[in-house]
Amino acid sequence: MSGMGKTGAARGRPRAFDRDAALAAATRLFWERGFEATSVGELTEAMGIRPGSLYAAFGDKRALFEEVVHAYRRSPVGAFIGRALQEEPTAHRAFARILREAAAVYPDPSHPAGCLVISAATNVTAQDAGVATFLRGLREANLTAFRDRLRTAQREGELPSGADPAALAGYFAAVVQGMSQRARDGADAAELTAVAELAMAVWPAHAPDGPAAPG
Amino acid sequence: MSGMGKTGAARGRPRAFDRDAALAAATRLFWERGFEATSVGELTEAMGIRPGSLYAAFGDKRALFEEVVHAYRRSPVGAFIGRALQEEPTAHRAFARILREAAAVYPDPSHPAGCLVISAATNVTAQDAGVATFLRGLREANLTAFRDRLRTAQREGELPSGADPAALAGYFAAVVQGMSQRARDGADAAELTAVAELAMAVWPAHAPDGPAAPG
DNA sequence: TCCTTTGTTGAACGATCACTCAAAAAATAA
DNA sequence: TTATTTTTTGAGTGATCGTTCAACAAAGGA
Repeated sequence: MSGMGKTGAARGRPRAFDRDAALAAATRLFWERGFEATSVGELTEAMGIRPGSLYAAFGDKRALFEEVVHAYRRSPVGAFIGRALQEEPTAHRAFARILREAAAVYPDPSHPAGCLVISAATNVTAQDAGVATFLRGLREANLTAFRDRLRTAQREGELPSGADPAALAGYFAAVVQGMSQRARDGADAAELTAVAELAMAVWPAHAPDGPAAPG
Repeated sequence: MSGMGKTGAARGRPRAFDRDAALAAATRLFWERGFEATSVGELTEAMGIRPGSLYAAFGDKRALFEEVVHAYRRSPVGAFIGRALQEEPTAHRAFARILREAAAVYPDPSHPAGCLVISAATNVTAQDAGVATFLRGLREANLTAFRDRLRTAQREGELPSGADPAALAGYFAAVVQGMSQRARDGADAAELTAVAELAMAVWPAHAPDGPAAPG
């Protein structure tokens, strides 16, 4: 083991910029404008580096974007849905929390409005269709997670047997995506919170013991 | 009045292409990809004309897009919301019809999925921010129309006094925009119809005469 | 010290972008 | 026929796109 150096020993010239800070700057730009509407010229300026450094550190524009997305999904804004599904004991609490947190986080002025996964690749050239497909896959995974959670809730008796978990999943997915869009259009937390509270009103109630009284 | 010719008499060389058909081809492209992701090269190819003809007939890319949007708003797909608000006697019927028609029309395979006004300018360069603002204004007008209709309904007693017309308007706007997004992601009419039916469940009921019985 | 490795720099690459223009063509008016 | 008006054509405008590369710089290893 003669050549075993220190673990942290860098071999060549050290990087002159903070990789995480550069990634954060790129995230902000992609989040605000989307993949194709963000040029590498704007990226290098915002990241404070020259094109060569960007390509050496991140590969190319597409690889940088995918790394941005993966980092975003581990961030509070990008992970709150999965966290709510995992942490809340009931489906009702999970979806109520998802909608309320979306209402608070999507219009938060400390970062670009809305959800990056929902809005960063909606208008895309034919040659960059892969980027749109990539994000669509993530949205599809969210929809599946919604449906799975609701099916579990139905199996466990939280949801009445008459409820339709797949339909509810599609509904909540549409509401969340709509809230992201509304946030990008300038809707504030108060308005989106009202939307969230209204949206939860569709939650299916268990049928009462006796037949419903006619109006 | 010696020089008064026939009304329909064309003075110079007649246009060699069908202007409406060319506009329809441009609509389809802008609808599918959005404003910036559609190049004038793709436009001229789809329209079957050369760049000079496009610029002579429509001005420039931006003017062509705005003409596309105005034509779209007069088409069945672009006008169903306004039509429902005008034609239905009650707000409840109007919004139920809006959601059901959105569920049918957004995924209709005879044209690109979703709503052009909602999705054609979400990712946009700084220099084309005006296009995004233009469409955002149309969406804002829709939201205002929703709110006005719901306020009227409340004034006329259709909506209970405890209801919040502005919140409901934001809710329906978010649901419609979410349904458009879901259609672009491949959701079919059946799934979106289920979303529409669920979404109408938030409609406020008048309070019963006596106090509500606790669960 | 010299070698190897990695990063930075600034100037470029070809491709595509939206757009223009002079010349030719096709119609009416005189 | 000749003149006028409008459209079409095909080549070409400068700008910007994402990307590359040779030269130089800064670190560790021998």
